[in-house]
Amino acid sequence: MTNAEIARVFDHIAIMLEMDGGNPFRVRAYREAARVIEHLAEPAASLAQSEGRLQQIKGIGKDLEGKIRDIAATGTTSTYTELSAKYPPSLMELTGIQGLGPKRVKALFTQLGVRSLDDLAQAARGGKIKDLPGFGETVERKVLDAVEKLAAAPVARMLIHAAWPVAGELTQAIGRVPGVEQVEVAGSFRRRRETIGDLDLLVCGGEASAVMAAFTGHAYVAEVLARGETKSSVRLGNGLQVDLRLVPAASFGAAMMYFTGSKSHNIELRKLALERGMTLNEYGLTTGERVVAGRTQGERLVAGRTEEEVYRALELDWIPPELREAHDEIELARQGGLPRLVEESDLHADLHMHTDRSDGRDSLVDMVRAARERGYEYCAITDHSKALGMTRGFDDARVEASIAEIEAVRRDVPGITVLHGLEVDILADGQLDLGEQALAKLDWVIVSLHSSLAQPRDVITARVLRAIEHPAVHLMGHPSGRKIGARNAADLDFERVFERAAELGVAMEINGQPDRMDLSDRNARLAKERGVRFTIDTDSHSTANLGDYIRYGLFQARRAGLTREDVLNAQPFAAFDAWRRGPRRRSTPVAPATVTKPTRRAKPKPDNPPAKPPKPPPKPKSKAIQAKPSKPRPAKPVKGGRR
DNA sequence: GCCGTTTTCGGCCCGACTGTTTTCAGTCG
Repeated sequence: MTNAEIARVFDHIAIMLEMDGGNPFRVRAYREAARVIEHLAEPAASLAQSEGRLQQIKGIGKDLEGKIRDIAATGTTSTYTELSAKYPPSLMELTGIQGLGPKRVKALFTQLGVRSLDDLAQAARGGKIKDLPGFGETVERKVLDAVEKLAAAPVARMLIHAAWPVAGELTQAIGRVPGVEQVEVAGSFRRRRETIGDLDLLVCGGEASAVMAAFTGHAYVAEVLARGETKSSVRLGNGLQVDLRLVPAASFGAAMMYFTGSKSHNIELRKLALERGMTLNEYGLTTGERVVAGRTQGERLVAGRTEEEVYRALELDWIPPELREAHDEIELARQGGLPRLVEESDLHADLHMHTDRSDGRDSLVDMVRAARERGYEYCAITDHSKALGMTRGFDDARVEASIAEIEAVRRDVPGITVLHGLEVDILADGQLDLGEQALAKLDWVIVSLHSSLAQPRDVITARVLRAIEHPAVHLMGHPSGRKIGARNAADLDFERVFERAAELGVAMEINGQPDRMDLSDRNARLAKERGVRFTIDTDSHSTANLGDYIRYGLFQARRAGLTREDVLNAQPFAAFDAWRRGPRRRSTPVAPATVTKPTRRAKPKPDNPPAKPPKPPPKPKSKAIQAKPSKPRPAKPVKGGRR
């Protein structure tokens, strides 16, 4: 049983309890436990084996630990079995429809016998829904609409990479409305999650009607879901839901915090506010007496204009959005111990780049030039090894021939140190896909899993451990092998792999390819705890990837709480090279290139994205969207439902 | 069902929008 599967059972219990009119706080306990389990770095099923271990996790008590153990062992638990007898599991998907929550689904089920999407569509078409108490014609029409849309394109989360240019365009368009002072994207986008369920825009200034008109009338918008004075919601042509809120300047910081989330982070903050006799909501942090009828009197705004102001009033340091997941960031902020997260300007190198010598699009010299233009002090060229036949991967002889090619590019592109590397396949038995002599000639050896990813846990773990034991190995590339929405991570015992990698001095990669973003934030966090060091790479197959993909690697690293010190390619070459060569490795020295400029990385070019999180996204990179604001093409959805 | 400048109970985060109602429940974030 994976964590996601266990979380799903808890989510379903929460929904069924709500249908059953259960205690709302009990419902919430199941929901929160589901979130906690989903975000665990280790399998809950393993933790459940030692009594009391899960109870150390906030949100999981004795009872839920027992239920997790049941689910891990049998796939279910008594509460779930009993509730399922009353409410068929097929009802769960109905609660995913916009406007249908547990209460309405229950009414549909008990009064009309609706059990499935088909039943629902039939009832709506037959005009039966509108007569139910609390429903009406509008609800019926919206339900039918939603069901038909769902049949056409299931609700899904979108890669942050796909949402990036859309966010940029919408931000710009609304920013052009007269009087608008600020437009920011909040939500999971600002927390830089790898996938996002929707976009949350916050706007300050401007005439409400003009802002809402610019928003709901934008060429990307396919459907207006709601339109009010301070809030509107739309669905774009690509299926993405976007919410916009207009907030007063005095509340902008509080609103940014509120809508950036995460939900659990906000709950922690509100509790902190209450402990100090204050109230925190999207309008600000206030003190004062509450009076009847929802109206408050004698309230005094303590803070709200900026996020810094609100955090300070709660006696906390400002917390970078990437960390706002209610792990330990609030405690760290209280103690002044938040990490200084790695930034784009910290990076001195990209250590995973392909060329047209294997499956890349651009030449060796172009790739090196592009790395130099980004201001990098050094880089590694890492084409594939022969096991990946379709990529024209290198065999031993090709590695030998490559030595002269690397020497040539070092002469042709001065000012950047070029490491002669290779991305060597880890064969099914854990052997490396290259001979000893060839390995010894390389400056930089990445080992990666590209095939037989479905091996059982013990087999693939032993395979990876064998591979990283090899003294030539520096780095494990995209360690889990996952492709978001397309392929699961290998069933590795990451804890063992990370512990051994830390002992051996083998680094783990955070790969910035948008559908990999691998290691995940959770695994990177676990790896850091075990003492592993990292690289943040693009795995570029073209010069364009170098500037684009690094963003997503950085997002993941920042969400994991990594600092410059954790990241090898955030070190100047001398420090990096010292790590590269020892102590157990036999790597030969690489002469650094003559550097005519300071060793600190040059400023990113102006068209690069801002490294600091509070800034709005940069101009859209997609030429298609920049050229004409037509409706965006449907982005490839990824699994996971909305959240 | 969890949690506790806590200990076996009492409290648990908050507001906007919608539609159906005529003051509010349900849903959503």
